[in-house]
Amino acid sequence: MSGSFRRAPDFERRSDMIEATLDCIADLGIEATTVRAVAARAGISNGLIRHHFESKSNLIMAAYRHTIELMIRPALDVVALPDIPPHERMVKFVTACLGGSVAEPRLLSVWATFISHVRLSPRLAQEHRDGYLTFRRATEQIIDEILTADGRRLPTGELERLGIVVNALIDGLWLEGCLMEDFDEDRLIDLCLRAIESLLDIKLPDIAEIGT
Amino acid sequence: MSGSFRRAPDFERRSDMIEATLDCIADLGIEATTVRAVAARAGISNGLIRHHFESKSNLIMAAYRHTIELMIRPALDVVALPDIPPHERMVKFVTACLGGSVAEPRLLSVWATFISHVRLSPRLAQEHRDGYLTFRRATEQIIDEILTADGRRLPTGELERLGIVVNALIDGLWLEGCLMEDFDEDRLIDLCLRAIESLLDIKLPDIAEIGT
DNA sequence: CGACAAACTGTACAGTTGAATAATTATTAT
DNA sequence: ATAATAATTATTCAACTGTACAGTTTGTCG
Repeated sequence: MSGSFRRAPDFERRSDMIEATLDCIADLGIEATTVRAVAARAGISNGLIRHHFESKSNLIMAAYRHTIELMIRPALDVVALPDIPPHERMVKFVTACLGGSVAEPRLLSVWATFISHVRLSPRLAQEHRDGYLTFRRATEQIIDEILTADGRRLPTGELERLGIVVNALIDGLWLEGCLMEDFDEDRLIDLCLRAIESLLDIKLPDIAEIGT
Repeated sequence: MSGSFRRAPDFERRSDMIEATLDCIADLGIEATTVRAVAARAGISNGLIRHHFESKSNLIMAAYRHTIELMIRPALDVVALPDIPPHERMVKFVTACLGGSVAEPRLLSVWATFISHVRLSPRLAQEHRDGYLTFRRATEQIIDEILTADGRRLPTGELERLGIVVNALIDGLWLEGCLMEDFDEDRLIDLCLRAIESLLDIKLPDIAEIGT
């Protein structure tokens, strides 16, 4: 009666389970994301989950870490690009934040699920805080580069202020874009860039002028 | 063995249950928000919930409608204020969006829980969409009043664009403010107002200059 | 080959879930 | 007072939950 199975490398199995977990959260909601539902979606038996993750909550936490990674990785990659004009970097940064896989409603569902639990789990709260601050510092860094290139200097505290504001703008537009599917992705990015031009009093290059 | 009880008016009982539901969602998470947990928090027996709400999902939906109301009511009240200078209205509007009970982390937890389910329930999605559009139109209206008072006219589509952007800014700052408790509420409001000044190229009155 | 470690399955268990229902109680109308 | 009404409780039920664990299968190393 016992079907045959395949022994997968540890990392691969864990990845599969994490993916299946995110699938369940997005498609069924966290309240229906049971060990059995995840196992079924990953094509494994339920017992295997506790073999790789000591408990269900460990699996959920691992899934959250993976989600943060999915969300900020594209943007952080832009920050790490070497030898690129600062204004152009900002355009790519915004594009990475509001476009591609980051902008999918699926991801928003998962993100919202975790955000709703930040108050309940100190571990989750810390994980979120780290991600948020990393992101904000990245934003500040790009802003600083741009203003320096333009030969401008900011009063103390102004850079932080602009970082917070630009960050909020990006977050807000990301939310709206994910929730209202009729928003065109390119339009959203253009909207964001023009707003940033106003906020920082700068001129950014057109998206068309920039290569991939 | 049966304890004595009080017969409450229908509306009062329903309100109690809805409040208890929001308490549970915020303090325990939606996955632990069971009929029994809600009943215990409302100080009633579990059977009573199905007597007032036909099913658990009806209760949850009612709780969501109440949450939307909690979130946008203060801001909509500002929009409805008669005989108030447009610039001042904007200041009050932002204050209503980012301050008071709206800015409490509890509310964010509940909001995030519902947002995470928008993809799963067309009813929920419609409810959200209505609330969002109402909110954005309110924002647009105030912006329009301000620019008109300043004797400026916008090209077609620009008002919508500014509405989306200002809305996103408010949403993003609300998020950050709720999640990072060390953000001072007044500072957040000031930050938002200064950003709106840049975005709309206007001058807003100081908060100090305005009465309650 | 053969044996050994561990990845993997399937089932069992105690506790919990939403829902249904019978029994009880407070309130209102008469 | 008393009967009628419906709000409320308490219990029951089948289905499901996370976890534990005994047993099966697989790949690897000598």
